[in-house]
Amino acid sequence: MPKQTFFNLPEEKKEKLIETAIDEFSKQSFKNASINKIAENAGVAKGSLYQYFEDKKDLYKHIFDIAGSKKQEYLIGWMHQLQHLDFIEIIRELYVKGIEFALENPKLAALANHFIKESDVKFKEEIMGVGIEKSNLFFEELIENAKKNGEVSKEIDTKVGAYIITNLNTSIMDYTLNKMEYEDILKHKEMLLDNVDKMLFIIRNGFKS
Amino acid sequence: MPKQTFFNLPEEKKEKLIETAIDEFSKQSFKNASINKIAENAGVAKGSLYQYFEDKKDLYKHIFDIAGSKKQEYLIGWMHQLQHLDFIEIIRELYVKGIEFALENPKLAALANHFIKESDVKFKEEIMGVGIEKSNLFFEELIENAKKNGEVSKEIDTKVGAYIITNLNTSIMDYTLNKMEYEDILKHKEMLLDNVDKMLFIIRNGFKS
Amino acid sequence: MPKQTFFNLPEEKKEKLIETAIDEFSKQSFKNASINKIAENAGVAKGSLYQYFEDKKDLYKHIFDIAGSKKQEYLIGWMHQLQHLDFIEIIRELYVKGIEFALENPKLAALANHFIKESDVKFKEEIMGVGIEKSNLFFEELIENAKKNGEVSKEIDTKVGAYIITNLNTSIMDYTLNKMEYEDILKHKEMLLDNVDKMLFIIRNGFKS
Amino acid sequence: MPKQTFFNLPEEKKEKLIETAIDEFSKQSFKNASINKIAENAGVAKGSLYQYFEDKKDLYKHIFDIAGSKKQEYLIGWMHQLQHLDFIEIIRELYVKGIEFALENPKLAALANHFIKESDVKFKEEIMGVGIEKSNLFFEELIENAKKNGEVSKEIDTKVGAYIITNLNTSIMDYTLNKMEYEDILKHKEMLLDNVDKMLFIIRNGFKS
DNA sequence: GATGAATGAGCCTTCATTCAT
DNA sequence: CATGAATGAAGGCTCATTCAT
Repeated sequence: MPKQTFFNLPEEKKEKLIETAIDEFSKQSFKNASINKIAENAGVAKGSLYQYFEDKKDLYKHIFDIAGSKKQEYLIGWMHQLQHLDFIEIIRELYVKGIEFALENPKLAALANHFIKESDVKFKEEIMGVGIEKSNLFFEELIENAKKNGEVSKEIDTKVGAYIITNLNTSIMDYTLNKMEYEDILKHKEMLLDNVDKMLFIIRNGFKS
Repeated sequence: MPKQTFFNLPEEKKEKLIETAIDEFSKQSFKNASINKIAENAGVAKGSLYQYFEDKKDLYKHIFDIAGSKKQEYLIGWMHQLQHLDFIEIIRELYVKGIEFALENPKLAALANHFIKESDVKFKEEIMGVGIEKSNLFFEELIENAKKNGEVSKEIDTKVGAYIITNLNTSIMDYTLNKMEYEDILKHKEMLLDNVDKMLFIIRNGFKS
Repeated sequence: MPKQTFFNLPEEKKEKLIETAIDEFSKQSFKNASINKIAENAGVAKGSLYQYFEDKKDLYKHIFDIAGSKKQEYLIGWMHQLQHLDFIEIIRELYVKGIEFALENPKLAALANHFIKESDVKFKEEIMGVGIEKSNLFFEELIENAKKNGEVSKEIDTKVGAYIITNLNTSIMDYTLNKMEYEDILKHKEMLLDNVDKMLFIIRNGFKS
Repeated sequence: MPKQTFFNLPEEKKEKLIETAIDEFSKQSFKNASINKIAENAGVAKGSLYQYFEDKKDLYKHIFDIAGSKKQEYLIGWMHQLQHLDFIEIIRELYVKGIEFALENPKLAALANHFIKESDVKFKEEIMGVGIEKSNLFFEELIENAKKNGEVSKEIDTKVGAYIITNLNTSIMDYTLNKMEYEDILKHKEMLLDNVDKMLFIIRNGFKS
């Protein structure tokens, strides 16, 4: 958690700093990202960073939380409609929203993508806090409900099903970000959505009873 | 590509060096792996490394190729039996062999896993050379053939299908390696195989016509 | 000397600050002690410290004086009984009181111990002011008187005698503080006193006429 | 232990480096001594130091060992004469040799003096290895023997006696080094020796039977 | 009178690579 | 062909002090 000193900063400076940090952490893994560069690019003395944050990890955690909040914000308006959608539609919406978020916030998405790839499990837990299994839990509940509705076969293993859906989601993000250099975002998005639908076609069959 | 000087080395020295490099690259990402440590642990002069290899990347590429060869070697005896197996069985065998390979060669598997997670696309292409799409191609052909046999629905998009199967494969590797600390490998393997079958149950349904 | 602003502070704040400073200076040498940490732990703005004190040294000096006063306070009630004691008894009491003081005020004792070990002589003089020779003077007078009483041999060099007694005193303090981690303080104290008596046995013989 | 690379260095460079390190460590405690300054003053790249030594502590340990060897070398020629000397004479010789050594090698003596004052006990043990109690043991044996000869009273506690002698020794070193700025070393030495004799007068009485 | 943001030098350590021998 | 000494930039982090508000 940032120190109070950080929150006292003028809005402009705070933003500049966060933006710079997002930039750095979106380009590099946690370990390879450089506090020095962040300080320099943000036009802030190296020592100052340590007045705002405990250490590198603290800064990262904060940036990571921001990314999470932004995504949550992005999803929140849409969450209440879930009840009207069936199993596959929900997943589709999730994948699509994920892509849209990544297209609109490529750096945040890249940041998250880097995080997912970190291999140090303890580090990941430290950063995420409890929430690390939330995503899986969400999908597990989704599948359980769909089983009750008869949308999903009862022969499906819930945990493994959730695992598949989660992994395909991150794969999509990966794919999306790698292709992002294309400037023709619109056409690009169409293509991505097209692939999502093709993927969902398989998933639907895979899970249906 | 290593310089000629490397190939002229006595077998023993070559092996020691490669083993040490594998060890280092299996523990760290490319950037974080340390040439210094490799030289030291291999008992080789730092300067010598640069007489055997152009630079760090060259060494890595060589190590990476070796890992690839080892895996290929591992699969090769089994490849000719493919014709007797149906679509899902082939995939199953591939996943299972992958797990077995990882259990038997954890360092090589970890090395490959680290590579997959590298985010610098250009770097990845540079390392893999053409082969980067080979894996996908294999699965695409597999799917195409299965479509002809009627094992797989013609409505399935081949590329997307291959993409799914590939990604699930790497997910399995990741999962396997993270759980590897368990000492009770046998039980562990059973559990992994169990999950593979549950996963394949979904995939089979997803692809079948 | 603290600035007037410091003395104007509410008692509570003053005490908190001093307590925190004692804590820090008891754990570290002057140079390694951190003004930053003192400010933080005392809940005082860093800038404020510089409004209360000239600089780090000024703060230290004040803390050091306090430690001295506390010890003096500790001894003062006992001082008037000196006349009834003979030479060795006085020294014994001084050693014992020192040990007791250290056991009851371990931080102050540690602080003093750190100070004694400082190697920068100028620094020490600056901190102690005139008082640096007071301790020696006290022992010198003691010896002189004991010489007159016939308790101490006239062949003893007074200054050297005082030097020995002083140094053994600090050695005892050092020893006491290093052993302080033991929780069984009572037994620990017994052992210390036992050693003091063994030491005094030697001293008595050494000085007696 | 320094790395092999250090021992391979040309004699001149090695010496320059060691001399510089001695200089730094004689002026500062271990913690406050600066690797940066050593590198700079020795005209060596910062990185090079780490080719020669594992880390700061490794360098320090080496310097410390050198100081120990030098002192041992200094004493060794004299050690075999011990048998002809009585208890007090041996101690006197030891004190005197210590003073002479300090006068001739003030930096080494200062280095040792700094070490003695380190408060981190684990650090001290790490640096000294087993030898940490050797000095005390030497004096204990000395006392035991003197007891048998009748030179020392059997009522004296051996350990406490050794402790006193050791502590007075370090006190003398401290005193010697602090006065060292005087240029008139000869007169200075006379004065020191005079004090030693006065001190020994007391010790002799203190221990004798 | 109080605040705390800002600073830049300094700390120890690791790094990939070069090059004279 | 092998060696390993040399390098200087970069890494994260701490520090005592200043000064505008």
